[in-house]
Amino acid sequence: MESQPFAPLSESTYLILLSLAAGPQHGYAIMKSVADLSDGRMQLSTGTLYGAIKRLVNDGWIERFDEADYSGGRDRKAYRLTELGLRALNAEADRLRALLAAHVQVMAG
Amino acid sequence: MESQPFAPLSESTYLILLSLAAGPQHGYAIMKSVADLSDGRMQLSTGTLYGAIKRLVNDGWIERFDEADYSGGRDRKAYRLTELGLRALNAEADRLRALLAAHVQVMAG
DNA sequence: GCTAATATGTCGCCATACGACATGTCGCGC
DNA sequence: GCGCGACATGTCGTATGGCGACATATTAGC
Repeated sequence: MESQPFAPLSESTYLILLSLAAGPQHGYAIMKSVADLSDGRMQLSTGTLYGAIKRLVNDGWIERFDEADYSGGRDRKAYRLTELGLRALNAEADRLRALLAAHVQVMAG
Repeated sequence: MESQPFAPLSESTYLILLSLAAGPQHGYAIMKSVADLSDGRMQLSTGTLYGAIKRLVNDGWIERFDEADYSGGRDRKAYRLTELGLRALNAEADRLRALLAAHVQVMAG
């Protein structure tokens, strides 16, 4: 458990968390959402997706969230962002801003 | 243009390239420069640094650049950014901007 | 009935990050 | 002239993670 600052996130992890920040979703929906959020640049393979989900659940950044009003027979497992996951996501956005600021600074100087 | 010429860079790679964008430097100087650029958040280990340098030279993103006016007996190998490396760095900055824009968009909506 | 899209999951390969280790030089205080 | 910390470069083994390939099942539409 890192009470310390969050480690740099990979693009996949970042986009998955961002996806879920918009609301609970199940795996397949996350895949499409990530492609959408990245303008098609990032196409998650199922290996990456479900591997990441397992890891994120384990780290307590996301959690199972099965909607009460869902009664379809189709196999679907929804997930939502936890408080910890939201903090990680926002910390990551701050890190990206710092990285960009450094870029601007170097290019200007 | 190519759909995706440059893969997402790791923070280490990005900071090393950014370091060299400010001017040619040798390995040890890059280490300190990276720590400086990231406000001390990123402390490269030598394993990461020299592994990355080897890879980046191999990919043609950076190249050896030994200053003519350097005559010290101390072992120093300087590197500088190539055109390709500069393009990769700028592409990465654009990617970061897109990632941040997506964050703002999701958080606003 | 067939096919594509939906949906979840595993397996193995490979690239990368990184701590630990190895080696040597240079400047400075004592 | 000796020790020591900073300078400087490099290798090695391990762990993590991304990803293509494979496996399986359901549902919608033609």
